[in-house]
Amino acid sequence: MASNGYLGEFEQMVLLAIMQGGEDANALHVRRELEENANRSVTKGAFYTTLDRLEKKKYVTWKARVPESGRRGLAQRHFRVTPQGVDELRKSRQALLKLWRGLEGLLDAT
Amino acid sequence: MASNGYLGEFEQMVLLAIMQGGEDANALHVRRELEENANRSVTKGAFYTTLDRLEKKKYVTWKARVPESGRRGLAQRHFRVTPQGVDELRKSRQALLKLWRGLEGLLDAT
DNA sequence: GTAGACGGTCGACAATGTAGACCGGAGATG
DNA sequence: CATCTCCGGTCTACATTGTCGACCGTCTAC
Repeated sequence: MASNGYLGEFEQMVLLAIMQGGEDANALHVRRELEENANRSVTKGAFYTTLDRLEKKKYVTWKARVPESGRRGLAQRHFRVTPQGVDELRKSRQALLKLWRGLEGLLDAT
Repeated sequence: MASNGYLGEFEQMVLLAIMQGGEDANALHVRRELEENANRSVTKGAFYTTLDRLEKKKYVTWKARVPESGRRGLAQRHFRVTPQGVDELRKSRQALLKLWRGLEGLLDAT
């Protein structure tokens, strides 16, 4: 069971990409964010599967929004990270910052 | 296939913990490092399984070392992260640093 | 209309995360 | 010495994550 709640590597990136998008975090934004920052191609399958699992864990919520212009009648999911999600993100970040301590020289970009 | 080479969440932490230990990265060091920095209990099974997989991917190597004092005759594995391993670590780090950009306020420790 | 894009859903399978049972050697103790 | 216990390590098995590709429907551009 995911009793511990640790975020997987990809889950973490998805959550962060959503936050980067702010209120308008729709699929396009998020996927673009991931591809640009993580150099990572994201297929729809991988993307939505992960989102659904994050939703089940209460780390993200979403609401359907019907765009006024274009695509009328076709709802889109707009995502948002829950406070619990942010909390997990914070924990992961703290752990990594600690583990990186002292290794910056080796780990900085070339 | 792990053709992409992304590091899993735990794999990453293990690699970092080894680097933190320097030359003397033995099981005890590494596990202690993980438990302290990541608030995470690490069972032997989880630990060694991960190490073996990292070895298969050429991200770590190890040599047996026979301690002079105590436990004579009982070799211990001493781990070291390979350049390729360091490289992967660097990539993950770069990605996270980018994705965290602008969110520090929300993600800093409470 | 009709071919792309694009948002989204599903089902399946590979890789990673995690536990627990086991084995053997070393040090302590009676 | 008998044996108890701690510890590094190995192995098997199973839960959770990561990743794809096939499908569907709705637009937009030809």
